[in-house]
Amino acid sequence: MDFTAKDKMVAILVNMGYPAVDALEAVEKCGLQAEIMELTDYIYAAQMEKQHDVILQEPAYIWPKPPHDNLPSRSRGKRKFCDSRVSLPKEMIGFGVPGHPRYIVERRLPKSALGPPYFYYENVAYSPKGTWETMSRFLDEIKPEFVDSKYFCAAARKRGYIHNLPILNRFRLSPKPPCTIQEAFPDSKRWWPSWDRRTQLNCLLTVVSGFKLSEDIQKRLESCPGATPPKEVQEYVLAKCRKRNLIWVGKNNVAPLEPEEMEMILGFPKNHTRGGTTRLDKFRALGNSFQVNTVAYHLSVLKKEFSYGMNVLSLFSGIGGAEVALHRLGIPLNHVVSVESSEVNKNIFRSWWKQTNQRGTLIEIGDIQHITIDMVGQWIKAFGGFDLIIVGSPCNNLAGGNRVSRNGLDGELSSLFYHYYRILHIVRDMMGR
DNA sequence: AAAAGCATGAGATGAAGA
DNA sequence: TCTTCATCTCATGCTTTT
Repeated sequence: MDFTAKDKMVAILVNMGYPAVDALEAVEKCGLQAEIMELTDYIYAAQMEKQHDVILQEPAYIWPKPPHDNLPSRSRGKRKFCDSRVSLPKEMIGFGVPGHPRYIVERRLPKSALGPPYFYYENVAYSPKGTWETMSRFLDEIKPEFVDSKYFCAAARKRGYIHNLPILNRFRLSPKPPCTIQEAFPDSKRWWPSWDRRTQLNCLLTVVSGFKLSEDIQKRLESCPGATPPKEVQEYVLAKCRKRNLIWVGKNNVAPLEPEEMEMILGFPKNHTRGGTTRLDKFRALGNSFQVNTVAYHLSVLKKEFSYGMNVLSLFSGIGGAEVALHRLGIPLNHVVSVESSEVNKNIFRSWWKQTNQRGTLIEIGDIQHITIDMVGQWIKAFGGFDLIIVGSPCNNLAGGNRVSRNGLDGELSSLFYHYYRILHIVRDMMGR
């Protein structure tokens, strides 16, 4: 290499005001044939890139080390399935539901998953492929417990739960809520046609159908001669009723559920969502909520240990399904940190907190992304630690009803799951885990 | 400006059968 | 093992009304 030529070019660049290190790098990368202009461009681009790297590396959060990305283990021979694939059971009864007991001899939890704190995570069962595998991977490889709330109330609600709770000696809330449409809506019996054999409703969603569909159905039925409509009409009406979760409220007249009826089915107190909200807000809040009886059944195992109360970190609290469940179990809420971004939901929850005369302290946080290590440290210092972290992270990008942005766990809202992972590890670290 | 009304399938799964 | 068929889903975004 011609050292003289190289030194000369570096010297020119240094004279132009560029750092010697950058000048040397530029000459070496671009070669001796390069023009001065080309070299200065290179240095400029390299400097910008470095700056960019610095900006990117600035840690907005300190993320815990992600779990090892297990490759699917393939068996020898023709078997193509991988062992890590989560399969959804046909009957979603998890570790057992009332009436369908199923005895688990042993449930193995990895050491890293053992409490305290206990954690309880929930999301929709029918998520895009691979979603539950990823969630499990981030949550100590615990396999989700899939449970359909149709065993606890009059509507289906297929959800997966990843938790480290004990599962023996669960008990359910009393009184037992109505588990069939007929029990839940006795008044509808007199309008219910014999050819509609539904006994339970489908999943309660965040939107309900409008008046137009009911009108259309009524017209079709009334244009039929005779007592019972022909098969085609029956099937058409039934399909609509199933899809839009309609019940019979008059002669040939179907209607969607009212917010108060959804509250009842989901196990909330009457008028829980009353406080100053629009109809749309109520449907959205309820459609996104826990089914209280189901969650309470799982949390019931904590009653003995925490009969004097517990400290709860509640992420994505919504309208407070978790807190309502604990309250109805008779577990006092000593300290609750509730993270919820919707003002409407916060109002509903605060209103419940006052109405039930809670004596514990409530700390409200709007955005989970604003939670820092220092904040968690202050909470733990103030009241000792958390006994339970309870989370139902956004399902918007996972739910089957989303036709626009069902793009999985990395979607805009559903990716907030990773903040739960982040915070869970902060809490564990601070509690000496 | 806010609330309500309304149209918009894909994707996954399981059952049944070829 | 491969089709078909039936079923169901914590929703979004545009339009209309209040």
